[in-house]
Amino acid sequence: MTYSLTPAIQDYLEVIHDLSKHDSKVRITDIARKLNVAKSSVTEAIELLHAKNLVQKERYGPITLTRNGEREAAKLKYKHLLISKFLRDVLNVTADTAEKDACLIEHVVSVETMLALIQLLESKNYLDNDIDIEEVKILLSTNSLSNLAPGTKGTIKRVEATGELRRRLMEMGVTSGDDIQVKRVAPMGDPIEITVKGYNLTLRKNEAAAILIEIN
Amino acid sequence: MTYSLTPAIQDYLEVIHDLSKHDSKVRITDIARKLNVAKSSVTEAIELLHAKNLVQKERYGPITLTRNGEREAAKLKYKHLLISKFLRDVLNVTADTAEKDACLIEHVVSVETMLALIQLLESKNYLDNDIDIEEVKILLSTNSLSNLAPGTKGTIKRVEATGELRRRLMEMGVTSGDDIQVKRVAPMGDPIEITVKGYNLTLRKNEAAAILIEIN
DNA sequence: CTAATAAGTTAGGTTAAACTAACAATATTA
DNA sequence: TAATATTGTTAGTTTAACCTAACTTATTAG
Ligand SMILES: [Mn+2]
Ligand SMILES: [Mn+2]
Ligand SMILES: [Mn+2]
Ligand SMILES: [Mn+2]
Repeated sequence: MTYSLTPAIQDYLEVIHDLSKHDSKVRITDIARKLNVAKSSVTEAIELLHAKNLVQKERYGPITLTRNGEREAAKLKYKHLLISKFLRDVLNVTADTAEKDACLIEHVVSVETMLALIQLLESKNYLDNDIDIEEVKILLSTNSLSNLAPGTKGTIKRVEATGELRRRLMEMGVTSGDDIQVKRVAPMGDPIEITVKGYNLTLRKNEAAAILIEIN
Repeated sequence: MTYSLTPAIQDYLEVIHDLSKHDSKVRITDIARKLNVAKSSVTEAIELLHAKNLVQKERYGPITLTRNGEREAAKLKYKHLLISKFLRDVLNVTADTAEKDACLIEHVVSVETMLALIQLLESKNYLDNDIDIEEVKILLSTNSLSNLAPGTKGTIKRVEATGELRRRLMEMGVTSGDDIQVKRVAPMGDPIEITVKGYNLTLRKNEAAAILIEIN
């Protein structure tokens, strides 16, 4: 398992996300057409996304994003949208160029720059009111604990769990604001060993998936 | 021959340019250290740059940029500089992040966006007076005729030749403002067949290198 | 002026992301 | 329901960009 997504793979995620807004079932062929690649290339990419737990799919079946895939796709969508908006509204670049540039820059720009860009757009009142920009900031600056590499240090920003799972995590002492370090990750990403408040914990993947970390 | 440079290859060019400012001889080892890659990777990249007529080098000898390599490197240098300046001065991003982001964005940003960015920096008086920004605009929006793909259409922006060569080109009817189309390019990029003012011309590589085209 | 050190090259691999061509499974439609 | 069309997979290649290990050529220091 690698812990970062290449630009090419990110574009697959983005397209799947887009397609699933409109059509109920996302199919290999649709993705191939949208990205202008061969079907076989899509099959391969989907296998990779599946291995990273970003999509769900069985043989010959349709593709759906996992919780994690949804999150990563949403990050990309917002980066794209915000960069494109900046290019159009601040730099006055043509819509077509803005789209193309945004879809390339989104893969290489840092979180720090994205947050600064949001600040600029906010200060000029260029942001639509229908997006919760505070939520977007958190989305962009956090990662699910379930896809962090061993050794990563960070701070718990939020525990996105309810009911039994939330209670269990609270009991273990997993709370917002705590410093955390990923100790070890088993081959398939399950279980994950972490350190919080000096204690060593072992989490299942679904537990880790609910914990949002701000890497530092 | 391919007609575009990948981000990786562009970074090699940029580093060679940088190193040749300070040291008189640019060596494989220096480039390897700067880019954090193995010497053998540099050897390979240099071969590629040589095939594209961007660097000059003989076995075990030092590396120098060709006229064309110099031009491409300068483009990159200015893109880097301007994007980095924007990130620091307009977005107030830290110097370190600005450097890193600039060195990634420079490879994917369009000319249109770069020109718009320059306009923004100009309007805010953020540009140093020691750079001739009008020259930079021309640099960024043109390509040497010697590295355009067959089929490319454009306009002659400038003929950077003096003496005999200039006279010869003028005689053939190659003048600024003319529309041009690249018809055929021989295997090693020499000679190049073009159409200007309805006439078919055949140019040697060194002649074509002096002609700057704005692609349209 | 040799011997050690440094620099550069070559050979052989690996990984990601494409591709084409051939085939298998599923859906559609007559 | 059988034939046809569409969709998805598999196998085998290709290209770019890296790598390590082994080797060759140049440089430098005694
Ligand atoms: Mn993209
Ligand atoms: Mn995009
Ligand atoms: Mn760069
Ligand atoms: Mn750079």
